[in-house]
Amino acid sequence: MEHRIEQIKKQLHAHSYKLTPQREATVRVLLEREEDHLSAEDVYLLVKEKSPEIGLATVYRTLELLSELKVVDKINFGDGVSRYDLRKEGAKHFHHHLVCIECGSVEEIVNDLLEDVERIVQNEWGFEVKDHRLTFHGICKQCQAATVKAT
Amino acid sequence: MEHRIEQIKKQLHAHSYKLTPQREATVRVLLEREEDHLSAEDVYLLVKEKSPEIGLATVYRTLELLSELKVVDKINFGDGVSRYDLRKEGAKHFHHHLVCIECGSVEEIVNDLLEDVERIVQNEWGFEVKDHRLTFHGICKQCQAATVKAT
DNA sequence: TTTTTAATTTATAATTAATATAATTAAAAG
DNA sequence: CTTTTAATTATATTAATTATAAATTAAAAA
Ligand SMILES: [Zn+2]
Ligand SMILES: [Zn+2]
Ligand SMILES: [Zn+2]
Ligand SMILES: [Zn+2]
Repeated sequence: MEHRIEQIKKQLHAHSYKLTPQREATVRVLLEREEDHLSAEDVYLLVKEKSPEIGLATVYRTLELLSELKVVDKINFGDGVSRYDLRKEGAKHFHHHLVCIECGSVEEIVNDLLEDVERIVQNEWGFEVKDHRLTFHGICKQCQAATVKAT
Repeated sequence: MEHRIEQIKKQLHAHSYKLTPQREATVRVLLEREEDHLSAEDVYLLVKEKSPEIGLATVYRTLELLSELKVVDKINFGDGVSRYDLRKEGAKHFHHHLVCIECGSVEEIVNDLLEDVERIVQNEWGFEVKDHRLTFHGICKQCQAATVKAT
């Protein structure tokens, strides 16, 4: 935890941004809830618990800043809100997601499954891939089991 | 064109929805601009040219309905708006996108490049894939050429 | 064809997410 | 310590989307 904060602090400084207490509080929330996919509002409410004086606009600006630094990735699962997802330590690419259309759960796939596909896109379409977004929509394990039981 | 409208009419009736003139006008715009990625507002303005009496809310509702019927796919490229993309005739899955981070262009890949990946997701994660969203972010051919020339 | 009915549209109003503004505060530099 | 710059707050505003209620209409039934 402290180690990653230190690391993010360095990244901020490298771009001559400061690690203010508000920014640190925001990063801590993201680290604590690494598995989740929080909206700006969600983050705001969680940060407020520990730093009640923070403003919503600051959280928005901080998340925007962290996106710019590739510390978080901004993603949209089709409900109206943007969600902010901490990039896994050292990952070059954004991880993938499995969204269940029954229960709404979101599972993560950390393995990069797109290396072959990216090679094809590069070679056959001449497109230089820098990053990707891959989300599967379907039925999660739990909901599959529930369906079988119900029949 | 007429053929696809007829087809969509049948799909609507199958769910006991009507094909109103407003809906037909909306579908025609989507068919005419099949390659584009229009926002609801974009669609509204284009429909208005031919049917000036239509309301924005109707366009929103129609697009929502067409999404539900899988005639269009709703997608978000990270700017604040949802875009509506006509599904290719007969396609089981949503096609892929190449978004250029330099010029903002959006190219389409109609081939399904994810069959192997979906097999892996199914077998190793036990997730039953129904659909997917795949977008690559990178540098398009034109911008690559421009960069080389500039150096 | 006329009637009937449920679906749909219109013309608002209301929500909600996100961004902009200006005054204030905190931090860094000299 | 004083000056300068960056960041935050509190508020207002914008922009996308959704909700509401009254009026209209497509399509099924008579
Ligand atoms: Zn994630
Ligand atoms: Zn599920
Ligand atoms: Zn380009
Ligand atoms: Zn497309």
